[in-house]
Amino acid sequence: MGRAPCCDKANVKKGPWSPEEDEKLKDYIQTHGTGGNWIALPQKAGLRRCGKSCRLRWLNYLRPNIKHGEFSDDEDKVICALFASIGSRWSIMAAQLPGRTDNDIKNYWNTKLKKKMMMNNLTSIPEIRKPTHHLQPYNNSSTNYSYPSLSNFHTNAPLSSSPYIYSTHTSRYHHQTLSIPSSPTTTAVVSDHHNQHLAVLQSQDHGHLGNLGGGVKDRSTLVMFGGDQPSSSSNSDGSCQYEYGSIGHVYDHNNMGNMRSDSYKEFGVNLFKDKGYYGDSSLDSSLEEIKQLISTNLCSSNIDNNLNFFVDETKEVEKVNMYY
DNA sequence: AAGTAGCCCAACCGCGAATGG
DNA sequence: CCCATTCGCGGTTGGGCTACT
Repeated sequence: MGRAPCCDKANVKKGPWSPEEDEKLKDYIQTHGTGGNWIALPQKAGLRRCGKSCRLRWLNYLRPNIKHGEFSDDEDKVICALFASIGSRWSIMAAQLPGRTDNDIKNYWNTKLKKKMMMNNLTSIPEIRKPTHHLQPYNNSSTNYSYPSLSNFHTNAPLSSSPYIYSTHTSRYHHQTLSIPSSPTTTAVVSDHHNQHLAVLQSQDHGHLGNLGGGVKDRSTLVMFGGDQPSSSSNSDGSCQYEYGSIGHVYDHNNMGNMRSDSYKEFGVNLFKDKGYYGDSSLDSSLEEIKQLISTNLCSSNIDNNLNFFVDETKEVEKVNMYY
């Protein structure tokens, strides 16, 4: 048995709202308020919509003082700082940005700001640890793709553990073997010889590298490491070595062209997992990294002034009751 | 001009929390 | 305290629009 539906799906309209529906909802709420019951509201307002849908439409679009359009630099900073502090608590962020909705902020973060942060910060990230072994430049003449040489490999693992990264290759695949010291959470930042960020790799524990799989979401994947079941072996010093077998790749975004999903398959990577994606996004898997970057690189500066408000989460924002 | 890929955002979904009987 | 209902949130999806080839 699944969860009971919140409304009669068969008699409820879905999809984009028409101007007429907007008008009805707006009129009704401005006259009667929500009555504290969104489920009953659509019927009263003469709308064939789910209550949740009405609520969303009102909160995200119709209510007064909604601000649409570009986010300002100040808003960017607030969002970044809040993200570093509280993570993806969009509603709390929205409460700190008058006129902005949680949905807006979430969309903005996911489509623009996250990438912006990655680009701005990862190219200038101070070395957490000294770069270690360099990857060999690699050009695979058997394919049309060339691979970048990786010149930086940062990790938060203990320096004394001497992490290293090296590459080998076969006629077709670019193998990556990482040796990551035993550590509860290890983060590795890999960048190419232009200091362009390629991936942030994280291991939750030295036995599992689930977060290492995947590439950048959309279809311009930069880096693809790992398969479903990377092999690993523990070393006597407690470090752990992972080998991504035959399905570890580094793609050069600039040289690979528009490589679509078919091409990925050809490379033997199981990209279409349960959700139809190419596994985890390297951006997605690095949210903690972004948070760390933001807090170390930004929070010490001018945005601190803007942030007296969010620290006490228990006060969680006077919930905007001004909108009925 | 047509087809394809990427971006963006409104809307949906499902879960946990809150509330009330 | 329990259970049913509703709310609110965060993650995800789908489709329209634009840019590119």
